[in-house]
Amino acid sequence: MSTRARAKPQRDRHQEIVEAAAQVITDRGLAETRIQDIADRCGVSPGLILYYFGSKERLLVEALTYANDQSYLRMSRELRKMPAASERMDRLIQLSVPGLLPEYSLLDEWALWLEIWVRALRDPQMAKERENLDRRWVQSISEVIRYGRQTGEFPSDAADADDIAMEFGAMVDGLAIQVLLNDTVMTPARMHDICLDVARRLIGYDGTR
Amino acid sequence: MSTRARAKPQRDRHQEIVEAAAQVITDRGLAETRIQDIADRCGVSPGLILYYFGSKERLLVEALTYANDQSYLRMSRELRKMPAASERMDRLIQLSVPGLLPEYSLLDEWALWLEIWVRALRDPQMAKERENLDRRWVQSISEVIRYGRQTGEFPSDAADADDIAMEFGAMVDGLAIQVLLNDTVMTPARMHDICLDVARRLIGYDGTR
DNA sequence: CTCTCGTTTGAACCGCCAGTCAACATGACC
DNA sequence: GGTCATGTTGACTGGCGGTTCAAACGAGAG
Repeated sequence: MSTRARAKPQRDRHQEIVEAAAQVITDRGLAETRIQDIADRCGVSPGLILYYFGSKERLLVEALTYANDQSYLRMSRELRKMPAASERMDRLIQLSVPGLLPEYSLLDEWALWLEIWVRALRDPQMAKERENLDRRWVQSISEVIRYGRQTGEFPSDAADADDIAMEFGAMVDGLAIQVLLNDTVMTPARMHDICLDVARRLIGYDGTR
Repeated sequence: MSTRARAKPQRDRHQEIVEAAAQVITDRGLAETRIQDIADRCGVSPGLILYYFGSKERLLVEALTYANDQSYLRMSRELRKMPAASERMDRLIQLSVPGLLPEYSLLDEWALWLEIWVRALRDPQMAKERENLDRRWVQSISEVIRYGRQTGEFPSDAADADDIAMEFGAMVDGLAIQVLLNDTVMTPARMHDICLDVARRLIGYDGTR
């Protein structure tokens, strides 16, 4: 009974609140997010939010990184199941295009990236966190490349996998912004084509999805 | 004396205020920008701001597009003076890298892009404006490419100039974000190298700056 | 000089919202 | 049942900041 401690919470309030916060931020934007909204979303009083997080700031930062974590882990798990590197690459590209797959709300995830970036502009802690989060995504790309080279699916004569991943990741970011913001020229389909094309050129595989 | 009208303003208040607003947004971020700050910046009372713009919203939107206009026009004028297409391309790339040239505060300009993007997420008017602004920049790139092909500096066998410009522009956006946010790996110098490298590959010129 | 009209001010208004707090609820443990 | 710790509430407040407004200002016209 020493380690009995507090084993009460059938419901993890902390997580509930973070999730609710992420949803509200997605809906209304970071700037328009009020504590009251978050409280409403998980059927709780505003006071409780502060009880758990002390300040709005702390909650928002945690919510942003939490949401990104979730997306990353989901993709990571999914990719690991796929046997072929080209399959992984195809899927990774699909998942990078906002609005391409209707079943996922990728728009939301990209919108949160934007919020993270703006906040990182003036919040050093967020800037550091942003870099960590970004590094992970880029690493996913380079891992797929290396995996494909190991299995012989991709040619090994091309440039360093990390360099390719960084360049490819940057292009994905830039394209995703336009798609996300409803650019009339840069549609999801077009972004998808460009990504496949560039991937082919950089990595030398025959993505065909 | 009919058209005499109001020829009073030695100082164009409207423009003064817009410029002050752009500076404040750059300094403090869109979310933290108060009317009082803008009023202070141009030594005027808060009431006058509302007298000219009716609401904070209208001023902020105008300030964002105004600042972008200025940067674009400055670059546009500068490029037009250069005789060689490769020179233009080199300069265009230099001007795209946040913090590469100390004399320009390119960091500021990129920071304003971020603010524009976030606002465009939920403000259709801003989304439309964003697209116009972006289109201009991409067009600058494709114009340089076409110019180089005309003068024979660049090979003409490569892909469509507009497609290349769009792809290149997207990559610049993605890279610039990382540089702007003080990424430890993606430094200005590195971004510059990557840009030159990709431009060489896509356009087929020998940028050497 | 005076009238007028566009400009400018500064105070006042007002709604909003993060954060505080005292009270209440719940359940574990004795 | 009683006690204590942890959760939870909802009313309150304090300040902030956008907006309004009546008054003042000042330059040009008559």
